[in-house]
Amino acid sequence: MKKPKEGKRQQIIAAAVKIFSQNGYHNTKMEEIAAEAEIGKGTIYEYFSSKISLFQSVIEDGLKYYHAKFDADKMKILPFDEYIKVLMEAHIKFYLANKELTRMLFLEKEAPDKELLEWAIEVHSTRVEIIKERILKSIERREIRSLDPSILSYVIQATIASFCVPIIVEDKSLDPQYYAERYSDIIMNGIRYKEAEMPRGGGV
Amino acid sequence: MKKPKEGKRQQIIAAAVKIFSQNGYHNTKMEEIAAEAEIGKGTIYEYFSSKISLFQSVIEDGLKYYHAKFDADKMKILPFDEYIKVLMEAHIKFYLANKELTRMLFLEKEAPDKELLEWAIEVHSTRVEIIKERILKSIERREIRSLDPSILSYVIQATIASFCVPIIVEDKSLDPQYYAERYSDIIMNGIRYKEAEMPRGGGV
Amino acid sequence: MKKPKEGKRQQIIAAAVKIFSQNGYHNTKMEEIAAEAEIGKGTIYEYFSSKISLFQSVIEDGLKYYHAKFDADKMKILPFDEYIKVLMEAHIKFYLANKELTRMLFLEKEAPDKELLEWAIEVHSTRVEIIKERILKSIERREIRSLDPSILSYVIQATIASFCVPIIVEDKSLDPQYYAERYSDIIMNGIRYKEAEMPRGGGV
Amino acid sequence: MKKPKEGKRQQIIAAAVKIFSQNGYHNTKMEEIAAEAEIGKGTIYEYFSSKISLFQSVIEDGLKYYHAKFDADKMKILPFDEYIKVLMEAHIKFYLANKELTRMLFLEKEAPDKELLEWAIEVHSTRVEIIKERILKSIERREIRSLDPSILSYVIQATIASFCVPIIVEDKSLDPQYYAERYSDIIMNGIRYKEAEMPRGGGV
DNA sequence: CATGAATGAGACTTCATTCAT
DNA sequence: CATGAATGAAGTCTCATTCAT
Repeated sequence: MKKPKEGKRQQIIAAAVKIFSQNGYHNTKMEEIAAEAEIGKGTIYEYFSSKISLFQSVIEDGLKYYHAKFDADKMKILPFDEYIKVLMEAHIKFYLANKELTRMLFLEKEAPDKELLEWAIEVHSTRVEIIKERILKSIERREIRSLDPSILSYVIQATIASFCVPIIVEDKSLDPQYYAERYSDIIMNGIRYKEAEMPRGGGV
Repeated sequence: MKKPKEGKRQQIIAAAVKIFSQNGYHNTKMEEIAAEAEIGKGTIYEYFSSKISLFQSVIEDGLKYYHAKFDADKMKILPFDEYIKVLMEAHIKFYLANKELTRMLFLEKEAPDKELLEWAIEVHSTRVEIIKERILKSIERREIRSLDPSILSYVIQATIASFCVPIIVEDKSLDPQYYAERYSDIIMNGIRYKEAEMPRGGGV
Repeated sequence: MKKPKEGKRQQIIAAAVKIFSQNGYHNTKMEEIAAEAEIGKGTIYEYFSSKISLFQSVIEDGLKYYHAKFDADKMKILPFDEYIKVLMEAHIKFYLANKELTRMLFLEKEAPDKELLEWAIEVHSTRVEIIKERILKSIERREIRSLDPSILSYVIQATIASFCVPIIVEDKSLDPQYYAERYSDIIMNGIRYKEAEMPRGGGV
Repeated sequence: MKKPKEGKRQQIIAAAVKIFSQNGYHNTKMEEIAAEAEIGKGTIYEYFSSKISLFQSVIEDGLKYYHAKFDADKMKILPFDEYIKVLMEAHIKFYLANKELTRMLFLEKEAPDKELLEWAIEVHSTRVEIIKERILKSIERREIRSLDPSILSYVIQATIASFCVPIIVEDKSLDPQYYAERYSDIIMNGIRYKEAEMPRGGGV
């Protein structure tokens, strides 16, 4: 049943994601990961040079997987309101499907060293930048009104992240489509009361 | 000059906030806190029974201070758009004025034990509930349109929190008034382009 | 109510006997003794230079008190069977009247350092020697038959000590006269069954 | 050659007996035991969960070994005078052969916690009870005269224990047979001088 | 004299990492 | 390659002792 080389690396990563996400970096023992992966403690060191290195690999792997899911090209052609709706729906789906990984990425602040923390900040900046560019383009296209792109980028970024809380903390199971529509509606149309308000959202 | 018991407690708390916020719970040694407070290692144990207990006290003290700043009564009379603008502005000011404390509260997820984590979740829930109630009242008053209050509450909560990132991570110095205005404008009016768009910048 | 100089020394000794006998040397904190004596922690150091020194003083004081009770002169004139009966009875009475002190002296083996242990051994040797001399004299006087005095001395010493166990450990309340009579009967007459056995209870 | 798990446990126990018996529980450092066992400090914790747990294991192991030596069945058939002689001889031999263990068991009063102390008392009671039963049977059989069995049991128990003193404290080397005969002679026949006294014991 | 806040040496214990098998 | 017994650096916490008040 023992899988060959690359399989074992993945086996360890999977075990590490589970245990790290449950207990955090410092409360996780190498032995626990080994037990979860059903291998010997020493074997981990055949694949990862240290605990911190394993943690980094887990995060990197996770983000690689995350980014693979959101390869922005197919979204580029969408109009902005569709774009953020799809972005949000995709994120909710991702969070629901990868709770453990999400928990890890979300709690990545418990960064065990400066280097990793800086790297995490950089990753975050990149995401903000990508959204900012899209915003600029959409303003040009008159899809959205002229706004400070930094602020809007933060708002969108934060709103997407806010889905995590009910999912990973309260362990709720959100309906991706419903929530994506509500959220993007708020962002696109605002919340101010309008006299001749039409029945909102729903069936598009 | 010796024996200002309460003074020394605060001295320790202050040192702990600084070191914990810099290094996180697990990377902080009691000795470092003692050095920062310019006292002996053992002295900390005269005031706090353990490292975890010190951490909890620091968080509790911080939140007490935080809540004292946002005693909601004075905000209640404001119309909703003013309400979130003031809320936002106050938070940015607080973040800027208390970077270290904010860093701690924001990273409180690195909770070193389950009990503290649960308590942190509860605190978060309370904040969400308060905003939710305000939302319900504002819908009744037709200040804002009829929306799922949970969702809106999450969005507001998350967005306010998101302004921590540039401040505590990137160490930027945001202009509270400017950002609060932009932010409340987005939330209130949405971002969609409108033909006859008025010059933005809220009703000020 | 504060007593003058010498009174406070005794106050500390009394508190120390109580706490040491309850918890043993290493499980006793100077603070506990201070609390029991209703004085400040630092005050103990006005009268005793260190914890170990206090312990030694307590033992010395206790033994001085013990020896004062057994000033052997008045026993010298007694015949041997009376001598051990009186010795035994006096010891049981002493144990009952001074349970805490007895507990300390009996557990003095938890000697916190070599020096004190050696001194305790010496004290024990002295007691054995005194009994041995009495034995030699009694053999000369044909009160008792010719026996190895060392052995007999150990037997007597150990048996007297053995009555500590029910008193200080099981907290029983022995009848001194009854036990002393039975005990001396055993030592004097042996336990072997004799055909024409006289009703037992010594020659009284 | 590596991995004889049970062997290493014994190695640690042996080292612990030596160091504990020399220095007592509180004056023994885990590092010393490790050094004596020629292993690393952490290795002890692979076999024993804590210092107190190691101490308990040492005592338990020692008593198990002790009781194995005195499985009373073979002694039951002996007449009482033979019984106590054999009992004493066996004990002296055991004490001489296991000085360090004896020192530990004898000083077990330095019990580091209440639980262990209570257990020690119980063990002691059991030993006293066993002797008491033998006494009752011997009185029935008219091997010994009618005596208070509690007192006699204490006397015998104490006498046996008294051998420890010269052996473990003064480090003397007693001749087991000689001393057992002398002691049992005292117990059986008493010490009172008798006119027609026969030359006692000795050369047999 | 009396005090108790402050101190820091020192002990236990954990756990990432190594390496002989 | 795989293992897990062994290791020891490092961190938390205790408590006898000091000394400024």
